[in-house]
Amino acid sequence: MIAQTSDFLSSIPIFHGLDRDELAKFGELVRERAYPKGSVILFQDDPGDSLFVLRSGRVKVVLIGEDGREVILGVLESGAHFGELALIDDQPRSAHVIAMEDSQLLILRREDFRRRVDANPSVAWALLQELSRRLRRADEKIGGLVLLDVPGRIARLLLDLSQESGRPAIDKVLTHQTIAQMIGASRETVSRAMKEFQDSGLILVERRRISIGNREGLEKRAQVRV
Amino acid sequence: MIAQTSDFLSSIPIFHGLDRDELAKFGELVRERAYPKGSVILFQDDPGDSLFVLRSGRVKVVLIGEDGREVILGVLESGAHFGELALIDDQPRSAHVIAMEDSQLLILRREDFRRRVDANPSVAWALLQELSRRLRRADEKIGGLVLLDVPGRIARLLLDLSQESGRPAIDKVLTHQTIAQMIGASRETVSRAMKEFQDSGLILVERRRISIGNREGLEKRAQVRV
DNA sequence: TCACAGGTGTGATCTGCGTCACGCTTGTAG
DNA sequence: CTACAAGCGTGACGCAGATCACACCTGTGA
Repeated sequence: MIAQTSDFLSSIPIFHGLDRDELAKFGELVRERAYPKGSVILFQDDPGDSLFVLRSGRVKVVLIGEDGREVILGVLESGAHFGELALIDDQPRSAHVIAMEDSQLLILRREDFRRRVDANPSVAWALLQELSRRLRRADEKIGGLVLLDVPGRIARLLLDLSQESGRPAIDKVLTHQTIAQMIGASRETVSRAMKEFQDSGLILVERRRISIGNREGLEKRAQVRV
Repeated sequence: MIAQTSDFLSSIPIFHGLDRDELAKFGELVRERAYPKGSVILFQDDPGDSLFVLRSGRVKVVLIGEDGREVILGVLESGAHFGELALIDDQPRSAHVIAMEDSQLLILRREDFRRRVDANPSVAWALLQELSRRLRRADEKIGGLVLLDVPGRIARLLLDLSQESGRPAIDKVLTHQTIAQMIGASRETVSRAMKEFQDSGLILVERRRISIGNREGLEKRAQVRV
């Protein structure tokens, strides 16, 4: 069991630099916990002292307005981790994290994490790379929200997702509602735009699976309209 | 001259952990360069191999759409640094950086920077904290763009800026145009909203200086309208 | 002291998209 | 097989805010 856990950990970039012994130590320090679909794993503004690694399932990172509207900052899948920020800067959680499916999580406490980071600079380096990646994405997202119209943002999202999967298709199953919350639009507008994309052959939708029909065309949509 | 430079560096969080010797070494490694107002310090998509520290002046970090519209991701002042991302992950520059005033910059090359980071873990830690801070800000900005209307975003920006200055006033001189580009709105809409704020006593504008007249009121504006 | 550039104030229009209000489809639990 | 919950498609309507088009104001360099 512990062996399995440390194998899993070793597949995660921020733990790559660790040798067998260290991985084993980590394996002993983590707790494992299940969260049913819909449960809140952590609350925005709470003080945080744990790092989470998603072992199975799917979670969303969201901001929620007082009126209840949700903005999805990210959807994470197996192997992803979250909650590091609070460990790094001792600030409260910056967003809610909610299980979109039944999920299994590994939990690591701040002190254990910090000790390991200090002891192994390559972990710090990997973390820096991960934060850089997220920062770039966040800035791109800001640019998209300001410069692109809704179809443009959808096109960009689809291109991103297909790139992520390495194939001209999107693996994640996303409802229109979810897409809408990811790009800051209403479900109805997303429905209409997706219909448009289908009709013009830019994408193919079959049985809850989306594939890119015409990358060129989509990319054009993802440009600023002049 | 070098002594001055290392004194200046020591005032910057990511260099705090360094002792006199190390600071002196850094002081020798940096080049200093002047950029006139309006000049582009670095271009998005260029490969990057330098870290910049702003010694005097003011710069903006911007994304530019093909139609020429600018989105301002941030305005930096003396003591701020930028360009680390490309040093960390070897990716191209994520945005343009343009001098808003005549500015003096210290430039540090990738290899010099990396060596120092590796040699001194506290630098890595400070960097992690800085990136965390930026990531939180970026996520907040995304939330604001989706959840708030234009007056709300302006109110939030003003509150942020006054917090930054530590006083109920804003030191930075910002044109309506600049504010508009920071919050993703048009100059005209910003003008009208600011007028509104003045008329209702939320802010006081006197001679290119803005101060908060009624924090409570502004904060209310910065909430999601139900 | 003129003139010119950069910034602001304000009206008039136009439009993308949010919101409301449905009805239809599909998966799944009883 | 039935019914109920989730998700999707589509029309109608209204409005926040972009855009266009000026007039005005203030600093500063010739």
